[in-house]
Amino acid sequence: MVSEFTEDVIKLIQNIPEGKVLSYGLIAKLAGNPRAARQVSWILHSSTEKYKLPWHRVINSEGNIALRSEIDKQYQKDLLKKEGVKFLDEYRIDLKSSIWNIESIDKIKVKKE
DNA sequence: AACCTGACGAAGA
DNA sequence: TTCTTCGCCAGGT
Repeated sequence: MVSEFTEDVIKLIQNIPEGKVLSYGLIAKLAGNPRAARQVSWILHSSTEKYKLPWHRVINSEGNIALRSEIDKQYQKDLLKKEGVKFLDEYRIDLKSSIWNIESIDKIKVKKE
C-alpha cells in the first residue's frame, strides 16, 4: 500500500508525454507536496520497474540529468534525444522547449479520483 | 525508536 | 555567478 502522494507521483510520471520532461520539484508540487522533491527521486529509484515509468523524462530543476554515473547519464541523454529533446550542454536540457506544460494536470487529477 | 540516505531545491555566502 | 548549507519526506537499517 502506498500513500496518495506516491500514487499521484507515479501517475504524473506515467503521463509525461514523449519528448517532454518534468523536474522532481515540479512533480512533487503537482502531487500536492511542494517540498517532497527528494521523495520523488526515491519513488523513481524504487518503482520504475514495477510501474514501467518513463524515468528518463525526469530531470532536476535546472534541466540537468540527475544521475550519478557517466554511463547512466549518457544513456538517459540518448533516450531523450531519441524523443526529440533538445540539449543545450552535454547534459543540460532546454527546459523552455521540453518542459511539460502543466495545462493537463487537471486531466490527471481527475484520473485519480 | 533513532539515525541514515537520496536521480532535490531554494537561499545565502 | 559558482559553491555550500540546510530543509524536506518517506523508506531502509
